[in-house]
Amino acid sequence: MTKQGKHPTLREVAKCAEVGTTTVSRVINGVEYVEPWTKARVERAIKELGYLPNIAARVLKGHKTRTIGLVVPSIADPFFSSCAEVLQGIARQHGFLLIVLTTQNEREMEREAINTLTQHRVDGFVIAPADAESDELRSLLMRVTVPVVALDRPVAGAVVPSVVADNFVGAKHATRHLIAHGYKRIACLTGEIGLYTIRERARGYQAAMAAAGLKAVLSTAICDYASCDAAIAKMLKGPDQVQAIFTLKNSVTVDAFEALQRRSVPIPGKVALLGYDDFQLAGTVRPAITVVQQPIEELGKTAAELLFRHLKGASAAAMPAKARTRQQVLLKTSLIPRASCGCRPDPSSRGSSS
Amino acid sequence: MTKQGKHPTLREVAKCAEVGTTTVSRVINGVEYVEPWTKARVERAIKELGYLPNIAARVLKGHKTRTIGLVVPSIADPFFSSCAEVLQGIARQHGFLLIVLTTQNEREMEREAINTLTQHRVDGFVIAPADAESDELRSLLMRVTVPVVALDRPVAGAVVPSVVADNFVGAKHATRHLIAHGYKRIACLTGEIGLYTIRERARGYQAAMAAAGLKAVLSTAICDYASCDAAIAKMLKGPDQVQAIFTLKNSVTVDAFEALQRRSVPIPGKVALLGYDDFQLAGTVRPAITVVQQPIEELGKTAAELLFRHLKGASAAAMPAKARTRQQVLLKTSLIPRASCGCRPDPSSRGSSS
DNA sequence: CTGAAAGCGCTAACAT
DNA sequence: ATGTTAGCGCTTTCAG
Repeated sequence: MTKQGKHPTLREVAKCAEVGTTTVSRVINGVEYVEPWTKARVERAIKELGYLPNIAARVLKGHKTRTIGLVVPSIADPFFSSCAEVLQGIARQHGFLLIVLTTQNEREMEREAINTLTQHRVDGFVIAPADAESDELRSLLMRVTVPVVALDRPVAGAVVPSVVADNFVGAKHATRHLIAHGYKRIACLTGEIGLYTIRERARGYQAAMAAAGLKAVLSTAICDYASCDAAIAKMLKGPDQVQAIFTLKNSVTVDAFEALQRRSVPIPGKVALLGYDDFQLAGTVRPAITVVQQPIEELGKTAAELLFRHLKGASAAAMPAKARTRQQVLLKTSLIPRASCGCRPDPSSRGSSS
Repeated sequence: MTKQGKHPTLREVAKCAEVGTTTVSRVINGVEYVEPWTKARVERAIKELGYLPNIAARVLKGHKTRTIGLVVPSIADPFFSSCAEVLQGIARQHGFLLIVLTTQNEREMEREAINTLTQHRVDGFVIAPADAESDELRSLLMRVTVPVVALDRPVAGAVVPSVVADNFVGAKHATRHLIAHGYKRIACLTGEIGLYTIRERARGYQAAMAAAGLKAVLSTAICDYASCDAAIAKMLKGPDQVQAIFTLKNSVTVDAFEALQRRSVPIPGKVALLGYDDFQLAGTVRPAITVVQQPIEELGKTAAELLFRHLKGASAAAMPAKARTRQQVLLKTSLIPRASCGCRPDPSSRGSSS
C-alpha cells in the first residue's frame, strides 16, 4: 500500500462539482470551452478540496514530465552552482523542474545518474561529463532519447551539442600576457590533469611557450597547499629561478598566493602570478590577482537555451529531418589584468567575483 | 500524443522473455522468489531491451516518488549550495532524488515552489523560508502532508522542525570578543535586515553592547560597496570615531574590508574588523579576517537526517501517536580569531573556507 | 512458483 | 457543451 497521504483526485472533484471528469480536466487545462457556470462550480470544488493534479498520472498518459536534469561533479563548486542557478531560473520560466545529481567526477556515479534521469523520464538534461573521452559515456548518451547538452566539457565524437569555454585560447593568451611582461621562466601549476578543461589549459600554456621559444615547466601534481608550497619552494631555488607562475585552477591559485605570501616573496616583484578562473576577493587581496575569467553565467544560459530549443523543437517541428546540428559552442574567456602579473591598473579595478 | 520516445515496457520484456508481467515485476523488485532459469531469461530480456521501469507508473500505484525537494533563496549562494551538496549526497544514499527550487526570498515564488513540489508528490522537503513570520507560509506548510524541515531559518509557531545556527549567541560572542579587546565604539553594519538570520545577529550585537553599557551603532542599509564605503567614511570622522566594525554578512564584510583598505585605514590598528560568516580567503588576506563561522555542513546534514528520519518513521512506525516532536535544533557557531580583530594568532592559522 | 486481471489518476477519442 | 470510456505501465491480490 504505502499510500502517500490522500490527495483528492480529479474524480472526487468531479463528483463534488457534479460534473464529469472530462469537464474537470478541461477547466484544469483550460483548453476547450466550458460553460462559465460549470467552470465556476468546478473551480470552487478544486479550491475546496485543495486539489492539485497528480503529475504521475499525466506522465503515464504520455505527457512530458516537464522536468530536466543537471549532472555535475559537485553542486558546492561555485562554477557549477552558478550554472545551476541560471539553469533552474530558465527551467522555471518554461514551467520545468530541475533535478540535480552530482558525480564527484566518477564514471560510475555518472552512469547511475543518467539512468536515474531516464527512469524518471526527464525531458532532457545538461551534463558536465566526468570524462570527455569515455566510450561508455558516449554510447550511453547515444541511447538516451531526450535532448542532452554537454556543459563545460564536450563529449568526444560530438554526439551531443556542447557549450564550453575556450580553455586553450584562454590559457594561451594568459601565457602570452606573461611573456609580454618580459618573463622568460614561467611555470605552470595544476592538479587534476585528467580533466578536459585542465588539459586544454595546459595545452594552451605549452603552445604559447613553444611559440615564444620558451621552455615549458609544468607541474601537474598539485593537490593541496603542501604540494603547492613544495613545488614553489623548489622553483624559487637555483639559478633558473622562476619569474612567473600560471596556475590552472582556483584552489591552486589561492594556495600559490598563500605560499608566496608566507615566504615573503614579493608579487609581482620577484614572482608574478596569474590564475585561471576568477574568484571572490581576487581583486581585493593585495596585490590583486590577475586572472582568466570564464563566462560562467553565459555558459549556463547558453546550455539552457540550447536544451530548451531542442525540447521545443522536438514537440513542435518533430525532428527537423536530421538537421539536429550537434552544435559545439565555444565561448570566449577574458583576461582581467590586475596587479599580480605586473600590470598596475588604476585603483578603480575592484574585485569582480565569478 | 506527444509520446516521449518509446521506452520498452514491462509487458514487452515479459513477452520477450516469454513470461507473465508479474514475473518480470518480481525479478525487478527482487522480493519474491523466482526460478533461477526464469529469472535469467527475464534479466536477459531486460538487458536486451534496455528496459528501465517507468517510475510514474509505480507512483500511480501508490508508491513513493523517492524524491525530495530543496527550497532555497538561491543555489548560487555558497551557503545554500553547500547545504544542497550535503542534502543531495544523503538523498542519493537513500536512493532519493533531489529537486531544487529557488525563491530569491520572494513569498510568491516560495508558495509556487511548495505547490509544485506537492504536485510532483515529493516525499518531503527542506526549506529555507523567505519569511519566518509569514502566516501564509505557516498555513501552507500545515496543509502539506509530507515531512518538512526548515533550514537556516525557523518557521514561526514551530509548525515544522527546524535546524538553524545560533545567530543570536554567535553575534553576541563576537561582539563580546571585540569588547574584550577594549574597543568601546563598535559599529555594526548590515543589509537585508528583513531576514531572520540577520535580525538575530543584530539582536545579539545589541544585547552584548547593552550588557557592557556601550552604545549600539547599527547601520542596516548597507546594500553595496558604495553604501558601505559611505557608512564607513562617516564613522571615521569626528570625535566619536569608531574603533571596531562588526559586519553581519559576507558581502558586507568584504566591502568593508575593501573600503578600509582603500582608505588606507590600518586594520586592526585604527579600526578592527570582525565578520559574520567565514568565506574563502578570509584567512589569506592581510590582515586575515576574524569571523564567526557557521556549521554549514552540519546544518545541511542535520536537516537531511531529520527529514529522512521522518520519512522512514512514516513508513515504518506509521505515525508514533502524535509524538512528532517539532524539534528545533540550534547549532553552535564558532569564532575564528584571526588578525583583523586585534588577535595575533601564530601564522599556522591558514584560511579555512566555508 | 507463476499468470490473469484489476485498477492507481489522468487525458482524449468518441458519443451525446 | 459535457459525459463515457479505454487505456498509459506498473504492482498486487487471487487463483492455478
